[in-house]
Amino acid sequence: MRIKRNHDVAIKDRPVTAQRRLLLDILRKANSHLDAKELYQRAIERDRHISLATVYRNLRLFKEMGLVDEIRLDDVHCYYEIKHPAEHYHLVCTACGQVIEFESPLIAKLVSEVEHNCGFHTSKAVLHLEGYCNRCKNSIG
Amino acid sequence: MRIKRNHDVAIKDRPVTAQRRLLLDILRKANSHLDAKELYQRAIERDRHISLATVYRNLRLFKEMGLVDEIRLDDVHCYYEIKHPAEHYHLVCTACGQVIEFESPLIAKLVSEVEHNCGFHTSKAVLHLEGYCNRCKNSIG
DNA sequence: ATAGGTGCAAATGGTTTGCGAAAAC
DNA sequence: GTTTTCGCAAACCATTTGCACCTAT
Repeated sequence: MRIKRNHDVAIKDRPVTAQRRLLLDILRKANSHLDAKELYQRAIERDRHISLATVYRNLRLFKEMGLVDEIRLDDVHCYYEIKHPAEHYHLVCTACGQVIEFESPLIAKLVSEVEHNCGFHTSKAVLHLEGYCNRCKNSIG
Repeated sequence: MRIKRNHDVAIKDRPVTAQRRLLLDILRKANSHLDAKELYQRAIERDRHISLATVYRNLRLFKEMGLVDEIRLDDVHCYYEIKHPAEHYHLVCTACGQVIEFESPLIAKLVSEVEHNCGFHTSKAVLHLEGYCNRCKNSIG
């Protein structure tokens, strides 16, 4: 592979393979959060021979490089998304499965309060709310 | 089994078995959060024949009955604790593994802010902070 | 008596890994 | 030419399940 694309620079000090370019492209264009299998299924439409192992290996790599965020929204599997410049968290509708992003200055406030009270140094906050989105709340009851 | 103990009442509408009594007793006396395997290992010291399947089945039952809380503090497995009267969340030290409980009125504030802004109805908040506890922060750097 | 629980071993399902072939550098 | 990745199949590990037997009610 010769031609450099937008996100090739993102993969620094590592070989730029067609598979990596493909996976990053799918993640970039996805406006939702994908799990490994979903990513794999979208990938295989463009590259018949890509393997699930490659998807997992590269998701791990992307995560280690800080390119993608890994979020565990349920007990079953992880979801991946291109790292946003702005920190955000998620609402998960347990009725329709919709995932909504949100952010709030209260989170930073909470973290610094806890750090102050407990002498704890926070490197990562795991946070999401489960419940019913506006639509499901009204229709299901 | 005939003799009723403290927590037998907790298991309502379900047979009170020796295994259930044992598991609840271990969970009660544990001052830390146990995963299924740890619980199983403590249980097998008192009942040589208890099986891991029974541990999992009853943890699920206890969870459904609202007797225990299931928390996923890492990607590998879940931890279980007897349900506290007071809502609380956890700090996880990624250096020493220590788990510290905390609570803050900011969490309720955050939830109601999000509900107001997004029209979301929250049934459960998943929250924990990862980082370094006071000791590790100072000793490791 | 009978509904429900238990132990065992096998299955499940997401994720990881060993290995020889292939591609990137 | 050397280093890294890939595809495949097998391994892994937490959790679940089918089944024959046992226990609480």
